[in-house]
Amino acid sequence: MEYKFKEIEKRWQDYWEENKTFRTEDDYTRPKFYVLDMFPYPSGSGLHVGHPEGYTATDIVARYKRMKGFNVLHPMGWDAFGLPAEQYAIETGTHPSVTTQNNCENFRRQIKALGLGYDWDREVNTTDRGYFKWTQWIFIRLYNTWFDEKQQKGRPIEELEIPEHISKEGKESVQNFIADHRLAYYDDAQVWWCPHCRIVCSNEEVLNDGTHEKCGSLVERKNLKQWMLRIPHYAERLLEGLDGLDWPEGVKDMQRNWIGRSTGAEVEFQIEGSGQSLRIFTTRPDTLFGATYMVVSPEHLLLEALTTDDQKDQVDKYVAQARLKSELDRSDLSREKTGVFTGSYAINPVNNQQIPIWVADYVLMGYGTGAIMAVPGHDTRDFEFATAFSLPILCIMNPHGADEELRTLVLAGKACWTEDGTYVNSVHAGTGLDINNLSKEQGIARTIEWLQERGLGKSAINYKIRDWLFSRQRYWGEPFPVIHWEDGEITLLEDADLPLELPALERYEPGSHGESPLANATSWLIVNDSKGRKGRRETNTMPQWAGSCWYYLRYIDPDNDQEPFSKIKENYWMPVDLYVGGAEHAVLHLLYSRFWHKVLYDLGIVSTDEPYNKLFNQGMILAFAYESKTGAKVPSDLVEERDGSYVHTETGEPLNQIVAKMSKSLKNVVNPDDVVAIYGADSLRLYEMFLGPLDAVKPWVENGVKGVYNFLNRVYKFFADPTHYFTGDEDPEVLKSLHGTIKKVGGDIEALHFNTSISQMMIFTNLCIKKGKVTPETAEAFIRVLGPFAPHLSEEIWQQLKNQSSIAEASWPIYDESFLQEDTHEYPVMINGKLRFKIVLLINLESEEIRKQVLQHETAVKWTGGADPKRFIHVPSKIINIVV
RNA sequence: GCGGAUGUGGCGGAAUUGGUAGACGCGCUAGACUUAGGAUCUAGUUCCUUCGGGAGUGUGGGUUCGAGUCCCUUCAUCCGCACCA
Repeated sequence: MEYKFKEIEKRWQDYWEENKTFRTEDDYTRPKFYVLDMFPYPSGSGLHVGHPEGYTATDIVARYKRMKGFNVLHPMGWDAFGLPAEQYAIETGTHPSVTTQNNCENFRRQIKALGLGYDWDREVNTTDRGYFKWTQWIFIRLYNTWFDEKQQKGRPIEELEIPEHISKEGKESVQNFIADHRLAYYDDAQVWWCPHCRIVCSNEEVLNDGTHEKCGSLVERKNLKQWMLRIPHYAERLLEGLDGLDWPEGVKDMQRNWIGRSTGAEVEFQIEGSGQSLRIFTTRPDTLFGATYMVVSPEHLLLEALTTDDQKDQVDKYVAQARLKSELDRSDLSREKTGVFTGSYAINPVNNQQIPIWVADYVLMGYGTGAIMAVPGHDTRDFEFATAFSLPILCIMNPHGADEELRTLVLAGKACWTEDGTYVNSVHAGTGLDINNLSKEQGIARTIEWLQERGLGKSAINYKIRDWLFSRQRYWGEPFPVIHWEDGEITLLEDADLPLELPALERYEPGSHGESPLANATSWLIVNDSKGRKGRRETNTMPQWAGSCWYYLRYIDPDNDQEPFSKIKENYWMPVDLYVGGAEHAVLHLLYSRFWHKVLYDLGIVSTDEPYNKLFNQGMILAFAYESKTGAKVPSDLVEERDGSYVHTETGEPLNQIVAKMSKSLKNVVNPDDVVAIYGADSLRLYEMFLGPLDAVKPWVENGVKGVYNFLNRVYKFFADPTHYFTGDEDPEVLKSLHGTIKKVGGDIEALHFNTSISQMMIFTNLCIKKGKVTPETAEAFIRVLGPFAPHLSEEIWQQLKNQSSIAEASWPIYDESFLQEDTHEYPVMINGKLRFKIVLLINLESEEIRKQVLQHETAVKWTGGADPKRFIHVPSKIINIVV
């Protein structure tokens, strides 16, 4: 009765493949459940143990839901455009599609070896012409859509009303006006350029220290013509949509933070001695009385006009330095404030005070208006700057809750107070504004009202999110269905001309100055229209995010060549009920695809406003690593264990065991293929789930696999052996445990608590082994519960129990609550809050009778001395507590 | 600095509404079976103990008959964002 997992797993994987056990039909009469994994980039190194974690979790849910009668969609595919294949092509000349195909095959083989029940007839690949045709089709939709602010809705570009003064100016103005409203537009953009990869990076791909996240080189600023998507138009919708989603709070917050909404006001400051004004954004218009100077960013358009002749040299020098700094010293963390006086003054509208205008790089051009009013009394950055350059500091807020020493300093303008307080110095007879004695909310409201009455400002909302840079100077991506004509006109291909495929190339190197390799494909590149006009195809390609923005929709109808997906099918399957993947996509992929989805929704192409109903992030799987006392990392193959501590094999130096990310340099990477070879796929699946809560970060412990392997062995040896069966009435204890297990495991799967459901199955198995014999009915029910977790082993035993069809098609057993009810309960009895003894009592006993029986117990008498206790607490079916 | 999360045995981790802290597994200890075992099975395993008990869920306090769970305080670790006006 040996557990031959290799044989068993091979047999059932072949069976599933031949019988298409996991094929999903579009049966609209049944309730649907769409469970989705974040599809992988098929890298050359294959799966790591992190992949099967999420995949196993969704597989268990999918199998369980199927057994519960749902029509389940559980597909897999490949996010296959991307740099590594292109890099490999540059090095070897191998076409990326060849590399991609090989990698996909390897991934598919590995995934099938884990017994994951995907419907392979629905496999998608973002690099297939039948797939990216529709990615291009969606791009055309984005191009032909504008966002109606009033309706908060994307609308077809034909419905955009052209204002009269624009149409009067002629065709070109009209075209420009339309272009300014399209969700996709082509324009000069200052972009991040990675000189190493020779590629443009999106803001999201540049790390804090100014390096490219992919290669670690410092990026540079560069001006290039680029495709951009106006995602900020959807900021409000993307923000609102989050509220109704069953997502981890952390992910929602990250998205909110990324969108970065803040409310406040825009205020115009007149520049003294010029007709111009300087506009600023502030979240605290109520602190206008405390604005003692202004600052513009070094890139501000008005800077030149503001700079007086006297200050020109200094300002020019500063701006040049700032530019250099933004390219080289971004990692410089010493945040000392620098800046230069422009020579100009503005008038503070609330008190007609003359205040100096400075230029400083702590003001960012990319946020708000690129200019600020500085309130050094109540803003730490402004305070720092004012102190450094001896600018006046005015307190307008008497601090709440500050000690007297601090209060005195704040009132004297010698310390900064950023919390709430009572307004002081916030009235001016000349301008008529008085907010003294108002609350913060009233102060803000009153000031905005005052500004609006005088046309000096208005309430405003600002977002951090910026237009999405949507093109890359790369070969291995979706080509844009775009032609740039010699007269400057831009046209998009007709739907009927899609897909636009990539040309064959000899060489895949990008140009050194931002030219895509596609620029070398002359015969592909140049086009002529019927009138002989010459045009050039767009040579940029779309970023890798494009394909993953909508893949969940293609699974619904993967072979459709008439439309991206059928409307009826989409209506049935959407939204995704459960989406599982890593937290690294918390912002980018999830925000981008929500954006696309909302546009498609506005255009009536999809039926839901949001794509993913419930999102779950699996925690990363780490591994043990070793470091010396100095913190130097030591590869695992140079470590040995002696008497419970770890030492360096060569030097004998004592080492500490730490937990770290798996990495080649630490030699602690676990390959799922190796685990499958030693313990089998069911053991790997079970261990990945038993390791800990799905969302927790947890280390891989080799010995733990043995634990679950042992469990499966015990299951096999017990349930696959007919001598362990008897016919007749099942032991009540087994029956109770079985029904408890069915209930517990079902509930745990719904809650994604797989670790505790495995514990429960272990408890049940241990009981059965202890009892020695069970009925076949008990075995059948238990094996169905185990099925989603260890499908190969379960199929094997299921078949031995004389079942003809796959266990995947069996129904989930129904538990009977009556087996779970007890007529007696073993009460823990606590005396003064400490457990002293236990007593078995009938559940339906009168409370007087319970009191009597408990107090008669010898241990109770010992503590009470026979006297009546002060209190006697009886919680039915829970606990008894006696206070003496 | 801001936001999110997490602190429980030697280790991974359990503990619906406050109600037996340490389930389940690893490891360890002892025993059985074995030529042998890093196989399998059985028993034990939070710590201290004068064997009556006592202490115990990062720290300190509070509410309660009763707190890992609720409230306040504080420390540590991880993740994300960060000169965002």
